[in-house]
This record gives sequence, C-alpha cells and structure tokens, in this order.
Amino acid sequence: MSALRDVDIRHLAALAAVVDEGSFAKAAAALGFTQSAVSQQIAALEKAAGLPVLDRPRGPKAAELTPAGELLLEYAREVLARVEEMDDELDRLRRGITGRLVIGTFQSVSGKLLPTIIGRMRAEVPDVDIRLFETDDQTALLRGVLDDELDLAFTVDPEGAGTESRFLGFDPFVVIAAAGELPGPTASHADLNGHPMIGQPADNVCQRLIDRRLDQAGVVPDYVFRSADNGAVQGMVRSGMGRSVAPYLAVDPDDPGIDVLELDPPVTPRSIHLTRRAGRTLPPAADTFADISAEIGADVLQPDNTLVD
Amino acid sequence: MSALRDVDIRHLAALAAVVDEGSFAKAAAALGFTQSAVSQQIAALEKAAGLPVLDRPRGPKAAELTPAGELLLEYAREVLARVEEMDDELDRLRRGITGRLVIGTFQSVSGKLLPTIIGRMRAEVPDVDIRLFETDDQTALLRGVLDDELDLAFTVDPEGAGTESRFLGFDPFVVIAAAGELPGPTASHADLNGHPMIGQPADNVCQRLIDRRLDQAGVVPDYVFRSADNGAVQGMVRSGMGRSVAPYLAVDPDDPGIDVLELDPPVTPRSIHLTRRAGRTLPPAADTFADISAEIGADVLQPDNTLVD
DNA sequence: CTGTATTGATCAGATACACTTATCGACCAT
DNA sequence: ATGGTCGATAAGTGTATCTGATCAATACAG
Repeated sequence: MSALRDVDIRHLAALAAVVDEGSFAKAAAALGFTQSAVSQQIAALEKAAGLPVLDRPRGPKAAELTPAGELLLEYAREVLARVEEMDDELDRLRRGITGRLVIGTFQSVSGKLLPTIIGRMRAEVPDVDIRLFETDDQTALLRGVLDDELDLAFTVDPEGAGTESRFLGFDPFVVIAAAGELPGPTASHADLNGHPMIGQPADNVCQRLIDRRLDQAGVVPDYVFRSADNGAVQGMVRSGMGRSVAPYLAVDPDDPGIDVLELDPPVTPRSIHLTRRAGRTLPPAADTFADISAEIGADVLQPDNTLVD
Repeated sequence: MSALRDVDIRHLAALAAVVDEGSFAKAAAALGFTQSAVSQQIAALEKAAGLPVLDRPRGPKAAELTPAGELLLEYAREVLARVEEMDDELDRLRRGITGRLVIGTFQSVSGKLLPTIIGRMRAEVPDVDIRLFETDDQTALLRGVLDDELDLAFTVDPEGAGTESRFLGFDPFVVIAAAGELPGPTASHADLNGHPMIGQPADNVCQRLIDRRLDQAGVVPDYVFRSADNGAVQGMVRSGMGRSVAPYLAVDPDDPGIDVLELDPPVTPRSIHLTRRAGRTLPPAADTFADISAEIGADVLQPDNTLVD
C-alpha cells in the first residue's frame, strides 16, 4: 500500500550506488546525477520506507546501512538485477536476435523455399527459435494465422479479412515429362490433351486450380496416378507413366530423368505470399524472416505475372 | 542504457494490471488511475522498451501481449513480487515484529534482569532475533557498542563519548550473610570491619568500586575468598565462611540460607543503563527492548538515588 | 445497416515532481 | 583555527504525469 506505489527503481539504484561507491557524491557521479539529487532520492526512499535507510556520519566516514537499509538493499539488488536482465533480453528481442517464430507452410514451399530461408536464418540469427507447421490445407493455415497459433504462414494468394500478406513471387505451372519425351522448351495444350497424366489428389486445392485452368483451355487430362507426394509424382513422370502439370515449386528441376517445360499458353500462376494477422505484433525477427523470404522468393520465383487470367 | 533509466515500477504494475484485468480502463480502476493515465503509462513503457507491448484490438476484445510484452510481463511479475515482499518485510521491521538485536550484557544483569526481559520479548515479539554477548569487561561492552558489534549493551553508569544511555535504575549494594548471622534488616559498617569477607576478584570493576567505597568509610575488609561466580560467592556466604557486599542484582534473595541486609550507611549504588552508539539507527524492535528493559528495571531496581556520593 | 456501447488514443491544462545550482552546517584532520 | 569533505536544504525550473474531455475504431444488437 505504501512503498509499492512510491518506491522507484531509481531510488533503489541510488541506494545500491551509495553503498557501492561509499558516498552520496560518488554515487551521484556514477549515476550521472548531482549529489543533491541522490540525497533527495535517498530521502524519498526513506520517506516511502518509513524508516531511515542509511546512517550518515557526515564526515569522511562512509555512510552505513541501517537494518532497514540492509533489508532494502537485499531486495534492491535482486530487483535491479532483474531489470538489467530484462533490458538485455529486450534488446536482443528488439534487434531480432531472439524470439520465437511459428511458421505455417505447405509442401512445395517446405521443399524448395524453406530450407534456404531457414539456412539463412540459422546463419544470421541462430538464436531465433523457429517452429514449422506444415499442411496442404490452406484454410488450416489461415485459421492458424487468425488464431495466433501461427506467426506467419506461406499462402497461395493473399488471404483477405484480417490478414496482411507480403508478395513473394509467382509460382508458374510447368509441365514435366520424362526426359526427351517432349522436344521444345515449351509444351502446348495439345501435349496434354487426352494424355496419361499424373497429379495430386483431386481434392487438392492446387490441383483443382490446375484442372479448372486446363478445363477452361479445353484440355481433358487423363489421370492415371495421383499422389500427394511431389516426389512420387515426379518419380512416376520419370518412369514415363505420364506427364504432369505442377507448380514449379513442387518440381525438382535437377532431376536428370525429367524435362521441365513451360506451358504455352500458360496457366495463370499462383502467387506465393507470406501472410500474417493484421493488427498483430510479431517479434522483430519476423521481419528478418520476411525479408529473407522475399529475397529467396525473388531468386526462385517469377517476379511478375504478365499473363492474363 | 535505455530501459533501466526510464522504466518505472508503476509502468510494470500497469502492464500487469492491464493483462490481469483485461482492459486499460479496468486496470486503471484497479490501480486508482484514469484510463488516460494507464494508456500513457503503457505508451511510456513501450517507448522505453522500443517495442510495442500490447496489441489492442480497440473493440471489446481484451488487449493481447506482444512477444515483447510477454517478455516484460515475465520480469514485471518477478519485480513486483519482490517489491511487494520487500514492502511486507519492511512493514514487519517497522512495526518491530522482526529484526535482529545483538545485546551486550554482564553477569548480574544476565542473571536477574535479562531472563525476564527476554521472556517478555519472546512473548510480545517472538520473531525478533536476539543474540546475547556476555562479558564482565565494561570496556569490551563499550567497544562492542562503538564498533557496531552490539546494538545495545547494559552498562554500569552511562558511557559518554559517542554513546547514548537510557537509565534503567540503581542497583544498591547490599550485605549478605549466612541466615540468622546478623539481626536487623540493616547492616552497619561495623558488621564488616575486620570481618572475613567474600567478594569478586580484585580486578573486577564493580569490586573495585565496593572496595573504594568501603575504604572511604574506614572499613578494612578481610577477603578470605574471591570468585567471579556470583553463585560461588553466595554459596560460601551460605556456608558461613564470611559476609559479602554485593550489588543486589548479583544476589539471589530467595536463597533461604542467607539474609540480605541493607547497608547503613549505604554505599552509593551503581546505576544500570542501556547504552547505544550515538548516530546509529537500530531496528525499531530495539525500542521495544529498551521499553521492556526500563519497565523490568523499574520493577527490580531502585528508581532513584537518595544517597550522597 | 444503423445506432450504441466499449475500447484505447489523444489533446489541453493543472499539478506535482525531480532535477540543478547554490549555500549551509557538521564533522574530521591537519 | 581552518580547510576539506560530507550530506542537507532552499530556491528555481523544466519536464513529466496526472485529470478531464473528446475522438476514432470496433463489435454487437436491434
């Protein structure tokens, strides 16, 4: 009731300084105040405590703690240590050195974008505690963001309503076929129409997008195999079982067993965004993460969409 | 450099209150401020921290901690708990409920006054930690007081030079003799002159005082036994070996084997004081101790000295 | 879709507070 | 004595921190 309201951290610091430095004047110098200020601070402390805190022999002898002073100093040191710790931790958080980030992601981003991003994060800010949550269910990612279970989530296209999204790049749809099976650097719709195709399960959001686009283009794909696993899809393509239309991010272009071809005319690519809840403050490290993501995104993805929907 | 100087306990209390109460306004009510004040306190905290601390949805939804807020709150709770503890302890100290007292004493006070005093202290303020240091060397007691090794010391006569003494009462010198050996309620100098006497060692301050007084009165005592132990002295008197002049405090008047007689004309009694170092602040419990000592002293000792030196 | 209530921010003004500068009284040492 | 050091104190000033009034944003009920 009494002290809690009136005692100030500065008062406690003053007490500690006086005891450490041996005199009010030296304490003042150490704290960057005048002797008068320290005198008044100690006086305020004593008023709040209701007891004298220091015996001051008024001569060259050092001030000495009273029993109350002894008691106060004990607590003061603990409090000051805590505050200093707090300051340090806060500084590290502020500089993005520490913090926890829970990131929502989906398969293709996990596979191609994230490893590089995480690598950069670990190199630049190793003390940031990153947790990943992967699902191919976009609504689950959105829910995670809105429920604050996810700090950031990679999403296909920006999510409106209470979110803010940062554009990372476009992920074009490409055709993959067994090596040498198709000639050019591009594949036409004719190369797909009625052909044996390999894709994701029919309920996959991305697959639905592809199918709708192909349908609009008059292509009737003949799915002979569906798998949610990008590697399995690519493996089957490699084996010559069929061709596939897939987002570029889902493809391993270094696989010598396949060719990656541009689709011509192209299907409107999906855009990759980094989404956060509007009005939610994230740790500063989230900005680092976003910046690195944008950088990596610019490297791997297409910067713009020159295509018509 | 930044936060330590600017952060105030009030700011931390405000943060904790907002989180606990769920809104700025309720926190303000709990703290006895206006909503405006709390708003400004949080703003000040955020300025000092360099980071937002709370996300405020501006609606009926409760404000939510940011990562920085989470961090700050963690420390804030610790600091506030410490301060509250400090406040409690201080209050107990202030009310004399707790504290440590190191008391200097000497044999006769230890024997007759102190047990009662300590008993009262244990009954009234059981949490006061009392330590006793006994010596019959008055200068050692004085030194102890001046060196702050003793908070209070019982002394014979007030000690000047840097001390303050509280008068407890006079301790009259009495004659003790084997039961029935001397008739009246008083003993005269003739009852002692040339008689076998029992006393303290010759170097004892108190004994020297007695001897000087007797000498001034023309009494030549014949010491047949000296002991620093009051019980041994009294035992020898009981056995009829001799008589003794002793301060009343050193005598057990309930011993049926002896008679206690007033000395007439009397020897100027010694005064018992409670001495403390001037300019030294003692725990408030010391006042309780002094008050009880004065009370007990008034009971056991003579209130005034009607005798001439 | 429009009130209505609630939330927190913000502004202006009064007050209180915490500094600085200066001077002083007390104490110790020479 | 006397100078040096100590801390207290008075006066003045600027800033900080309250209160009180108002405002913008949001959610929810009708």
